[in-house]
Amino acid sequence: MQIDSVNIGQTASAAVIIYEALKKAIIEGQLKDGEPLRQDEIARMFNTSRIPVREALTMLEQQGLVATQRYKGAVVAGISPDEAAEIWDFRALVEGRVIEEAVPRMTPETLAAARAHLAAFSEATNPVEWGDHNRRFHTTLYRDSALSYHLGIVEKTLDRVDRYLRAQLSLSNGVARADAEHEAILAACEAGDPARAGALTRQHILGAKANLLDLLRRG
Amino acid sequence: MQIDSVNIGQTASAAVIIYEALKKAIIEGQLKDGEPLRQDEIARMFNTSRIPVREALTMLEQQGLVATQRYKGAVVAGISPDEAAEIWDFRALVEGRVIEEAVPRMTPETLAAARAHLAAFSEATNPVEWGDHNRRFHTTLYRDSALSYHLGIVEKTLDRVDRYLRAQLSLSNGVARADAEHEAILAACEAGDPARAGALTRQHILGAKANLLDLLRRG
DNA sequence: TTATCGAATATTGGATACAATATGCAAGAA
DNA sequence: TTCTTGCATATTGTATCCAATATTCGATAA
Repeated sequence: MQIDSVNIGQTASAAVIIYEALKKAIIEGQLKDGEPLRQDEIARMFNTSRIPVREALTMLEQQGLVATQRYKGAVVAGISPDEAAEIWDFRALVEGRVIEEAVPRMTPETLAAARAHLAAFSEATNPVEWGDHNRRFHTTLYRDSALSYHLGIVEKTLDRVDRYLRAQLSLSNGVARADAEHEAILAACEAGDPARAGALTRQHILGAKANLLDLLRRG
Repeated sequence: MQIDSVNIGQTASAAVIIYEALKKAIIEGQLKDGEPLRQDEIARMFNTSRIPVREALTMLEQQGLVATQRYKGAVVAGISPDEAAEIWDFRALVEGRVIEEAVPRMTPETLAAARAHLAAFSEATNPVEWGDHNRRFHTTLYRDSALSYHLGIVEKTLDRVDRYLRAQLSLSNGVARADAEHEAILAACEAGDPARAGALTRQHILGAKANLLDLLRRG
């Protein structure tokens, strides 16, 4: 048959739609740390019953994006400076390794896509855009590693700290510095030097960690 | 007040009880790969409605232990040889790093506990016991790293591959070899040598990977 | 006043009922 | 026969309703 078909079995259920919307709102910081998520209120917003809302909250809890107490409900889960520090260390470890695997397999299309995100990043003017292009730049470079388990963990980890990443970028000269470091990482990828790409990625993440901790501890 | 209190707010909901029971059954291999998990059947087994069963299945899906298709239901999620290989690489990366952080902080109590698991491991006589003591031996050694995010990821990863780990141990001389390697790792910890403990842990995991891949590829 | 108790309200957890979809099977057409 | 089609059944997704618990707020007593 010659029909553009969509696999209806994989269309989203109400629970998944709600999950993705809430996740986006949390990640983008529209819902603040500690803010309660009332089932009834969310159900009304999406014009459903509370059942799919509860499933969505269950998913978010598994991802560590909300914290739930029995009979008390769910709140947006924040992150302590210690946790943040540890997560940045974890990122350096895993993302450094992933990019090392990716560089030897990297296609010209991937490099072009990364360069486009890099350009968009430096032209962006607000935190959400910075965060978005920053993240896409990095994950694009990881893609060709074809390490699906690693990539899944990286995405979940980034979801968890996206808000704080954006805050760090918004610091004075956060964007300028990231921009320069991105350029160096991309150059290493283009040069086909996995070790250098890995080392620069680790440095980039650990530098951001120091920057962020400064921010978190002061305010 | 001087009363032994339990925080009732943290007692398990029906969904959590069902989740843990199903997780245990999947991890221990009582539920085979691809086996369908019928909501109705599970609900009858636990004498509840399907609502908490669905929450439990949602949690398991987030952990990657079951795969769900809309209107078709959930099945126990297996793992391909490629995925297994990648997950063992991931384990080597993360667990190697974690033990390096743990060794300088390791207490005598931890070392004693690890040694007890090691003894129990070599005396065990069936796959479930091997798997159990093996896992506890390793996670005990990781504990003092106090890297809670890393540890959470490690536990989830181990949950995901526990079945295959056990299969690998059950291979001819799998236990004997693991036993010798565990002894060496523990010795490095007792000697307070993080780099050696890390290197041995990585070797241990990557050796098991080769062993397992052989098993998976042959059938 | 201030602390404590209790009822009223709000909110979550779970059961039941209904709707949407998948699956299996029988009947008919090629 | 073998393939298709439509119906009956099975299963999942969601709505509605009830139960269990938390929270708020006013009344009362010290």
